[in-house]
Amino acid sequence: MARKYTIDDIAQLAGVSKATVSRVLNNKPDVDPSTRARIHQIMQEVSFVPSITASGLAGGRNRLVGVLIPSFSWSFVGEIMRGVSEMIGHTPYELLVYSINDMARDNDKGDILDHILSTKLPAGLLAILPGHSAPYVERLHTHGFPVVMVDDTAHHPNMPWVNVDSVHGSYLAVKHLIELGHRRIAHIYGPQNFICAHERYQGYCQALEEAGIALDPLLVAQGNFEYHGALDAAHQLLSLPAEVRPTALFASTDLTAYAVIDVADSYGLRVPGDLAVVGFDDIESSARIRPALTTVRQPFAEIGKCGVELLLALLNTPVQRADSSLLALSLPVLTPSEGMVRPPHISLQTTLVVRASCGAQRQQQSVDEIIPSKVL
Amino acid sequence: MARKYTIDDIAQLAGVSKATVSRVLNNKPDVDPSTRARIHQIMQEVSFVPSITASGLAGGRNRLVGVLIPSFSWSFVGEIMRGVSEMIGHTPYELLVYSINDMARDNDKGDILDHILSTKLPAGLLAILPGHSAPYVERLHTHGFPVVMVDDTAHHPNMPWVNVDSVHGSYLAVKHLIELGHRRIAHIYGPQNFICAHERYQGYCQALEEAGIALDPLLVAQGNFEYHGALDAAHQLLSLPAEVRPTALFASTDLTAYAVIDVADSYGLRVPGDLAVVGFDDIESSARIRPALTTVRQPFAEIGKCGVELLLALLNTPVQRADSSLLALSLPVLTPSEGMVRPPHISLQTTLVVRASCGAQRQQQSVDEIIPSKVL
DNA sequence: CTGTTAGCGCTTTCAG
DNA sequence: CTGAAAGCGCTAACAG
Repeated sequence: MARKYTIDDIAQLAGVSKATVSRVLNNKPDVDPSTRARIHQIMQEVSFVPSITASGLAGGRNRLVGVLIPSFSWSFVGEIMRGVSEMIGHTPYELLVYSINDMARDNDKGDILDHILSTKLPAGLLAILPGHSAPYVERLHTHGFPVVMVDDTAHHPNMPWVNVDSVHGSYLAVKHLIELGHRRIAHIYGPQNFICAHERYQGYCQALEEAGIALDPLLVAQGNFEYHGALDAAHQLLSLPAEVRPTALFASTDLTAYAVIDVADSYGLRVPGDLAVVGFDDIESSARIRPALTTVRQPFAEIGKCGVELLLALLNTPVQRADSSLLALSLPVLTPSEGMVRPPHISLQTTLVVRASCGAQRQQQSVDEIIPSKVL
Repeated sequence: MARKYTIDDIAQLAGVSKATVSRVLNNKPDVDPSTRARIHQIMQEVSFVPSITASGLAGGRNRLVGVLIPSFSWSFVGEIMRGVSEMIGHTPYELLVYSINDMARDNDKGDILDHILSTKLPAGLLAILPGHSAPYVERLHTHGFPVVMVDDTAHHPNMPWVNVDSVHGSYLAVKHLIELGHRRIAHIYGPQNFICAHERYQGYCQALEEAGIALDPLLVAQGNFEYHGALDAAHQLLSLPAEVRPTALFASTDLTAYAVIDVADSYGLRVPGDLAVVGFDDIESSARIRPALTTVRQPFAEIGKCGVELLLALLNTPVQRADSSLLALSLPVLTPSEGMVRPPHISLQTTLVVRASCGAQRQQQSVDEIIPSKVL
């Protein structure tokens, strides 16, 4: 409250030059320990808060990190953001949010990225986008702007990213169904422009192949990760003659699984009795619906945290310039340094959460035991 | 891309002083129209992007708006943010997000607000918080920092806010149940620290009173707006002897209603047959659950948009200083001005969305007609 | 290790 | 209506 102190005030109070104050502020090594302590003290006493704006102007880099997100409406975005904001809370950075308009034409993505690049307001960017937008994001990286792709990444070797191992998660889910005795296992695909849609399909194929089950094209249908986009696919699969109808289904998202369960119900098929269903994501409501959904849990908050960690590591390190990228191709993008602990590519593990919808649990489910679920 | 142009570059290209360029940039009136046009032209051609940082430093006010949110995990926050970010997209402002740590002790709110006040990074703040946090927020306002309370407001006459008319929405919901013939209508209350919990209760009481139905304390139980926090309350209400057991229930949120439906199921009570249920919020899944939930829809995105509008109006207007607040008490907080269209207090209407859970619809519901729902 | 000197890019008086 | 000059609060070379 009181008044707003500036670096000059602190310098005066401490009897040093403002350059020195600036040095302790930025943890430069070349400061006498006792001086440093005294300055820290004084800053504490008057509860000095440096101006982000001024340091940004002078230093050419603001203590802001940007996060580019698709629609706030997608619940997983909120989960990732929870991790992001919690992590940011432990740093001196503030959080700037850029969101792609819900009805954005495709090249709005380019526009907003251009905007970010031209304002250079944030020091770096976390981009949560469908994988096929990677080229846009890569432009930033090429221009030397620190950026980390998050969630649905193209595994681009040249750009830092954080994702989950969707292939393995899906593999585990389908393998679980196979172990439950199913042979006719269907899959509802996600939209083609998401890398992870392919990855989930790939995990599905892999599990089938390992079990020596031939892939049946009749059992694969196209969804779009959302509830309504899966209804047609579900109808298509469940209307098959009983002899060829799937006895189990691996959905590319939980929402897709919800649609399957509802459609199954409309066909008089019981889940899991007549159809075992497994989803992917483990969004909040999946533990609550009936039957509770067996699904592959993504560590959304952790994804966000890792993204921030990675980005901040990048910011403490001289950013890889476009000019020297040829060299970087074969080397790690980052040289090891104090701030740099993790490698520039992080792939997180998923876990299979077994609940009622896959039929693995025999016992009756009661309201009070909705939450406990076995985590493999 | 190319290089980054500065005001000086533009000034040089246009053959004027940078002061003039700055004037057109900020839409000051005192500029020769032709000069203004020429400068606009040039800025266009080189796609000049002024530095937010520099103008912030020089002008003392950054073109950033802050939004303070409780947990990203609450889905309604995402909806509000959707409106906020869409609105912000139409302005030259950027969006800064402050989020209260999930496991925040209560006075962290004070801390983060202090932080915002002392950094003065954003030009103004939209505060989405439980109503009982109003005093913290009011401190900002008292210090002359533009702030708008959003969603759960204390109706503080002295501070700008945006909310929905929860009382009336609840009244409509309960009235609808009464019109359906119910007399024993229960209510599950929200947490005491939310103003809107009281408002919803108030609307409930009002509808009962109007119908000449005596309020029965046995039929009111305490929840906390969340699913798990409502299970006990639901048990309490539904375990009543059949003669006194409620035939209908107005839940303070949709999540609360979900819990009621599940508990009813565990008692062998059919919804809506044995128990009509109405929620409040209309979150995304409420149209999808079975039975589809009759509920009071809050215009979340619109709340966000109005909040931004109001805040921006405040920013174009000399902010009410603490010193002159005595005068302001009896007058509108804002003097009318170009940027100021809406009054500083906005209360939005809710709508009752009638679906299956209240028993008003007789027809069988099929998967394909999950979405269509009657909006009163 | 520390002080001095220039600015970062823009806004803002204050004179014209 | 317009230009000149003086910073906003901080960082970043340089010299010492």
